[in-house]
Amino acid sequence: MNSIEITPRCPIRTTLELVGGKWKLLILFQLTNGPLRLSILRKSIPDISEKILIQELKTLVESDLVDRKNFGEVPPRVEYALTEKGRSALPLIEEMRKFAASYTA
Amino acid sequence: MNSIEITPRCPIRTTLELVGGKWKLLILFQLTNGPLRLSILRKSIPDISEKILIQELKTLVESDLVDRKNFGEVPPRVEYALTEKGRSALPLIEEMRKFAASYTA
DNA sequence: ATTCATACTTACAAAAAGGTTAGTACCATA
DNA sequence: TATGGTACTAACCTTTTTGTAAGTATGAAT
Repeated sequence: MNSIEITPRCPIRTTLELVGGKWKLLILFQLTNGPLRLSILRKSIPDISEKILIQELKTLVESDLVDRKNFGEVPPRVEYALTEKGRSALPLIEEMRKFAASYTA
Repeated sequence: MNSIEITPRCPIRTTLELVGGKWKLLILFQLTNGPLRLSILRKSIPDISEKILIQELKTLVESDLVDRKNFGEVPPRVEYALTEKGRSALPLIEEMRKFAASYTA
């Protein structure tokens, strides 16, 4: 039953590497309802700085959790969207909501 | 549907404060099957240092996710166990397992 | 020529997290 | 008197993460 062994590559650690940290899940969550431009994303997460947002998006793209679409226009227009893999992180967020709710209760 | 608003106290952030970071979920998970002593816990998470382990356990106890039972013996004997609230974090780990599995696939 | 909008970069600084090493306390037993 | 076993602490340091402030590029519109 206790079938996760704590190793350098266990599921918990894999997940933490992909979506751990202060911002990644917040960003993924904002993309739930469809693609968003950087400027919108920034407004929806009020206290993130532009630099950090871009930086986090970059690693999410590298992890194939987020897709970046550059429209090649001027002024620049770029949209970020969840990939399939990104979508598979959403149940995690739902569990966090449940956990936080039961904890607070 | 997109009903989590990103605020200083949204469920995602609450959860991250409680169980975020490199070690807390690993520790909680090790306690799934019952109370463990510090020395055992340490062996089951090979690369954690004693200081960090104690430090993390302390904050988990303060958050009421883990219960600390001191038997008052010499040499010291102390057992750590999940509380009810601690148990409610286990589904989170289960989701992480699923996420990691689908990601790796 | 100047300004505007947007995505992104760079250099730097501060803060948080994580880590190492060497201790302490206690009583039992040798 | 010395040693051993266990949980825990303290001083110090390194690495990682996060933040701030300023600047770049582009072409259209004024």
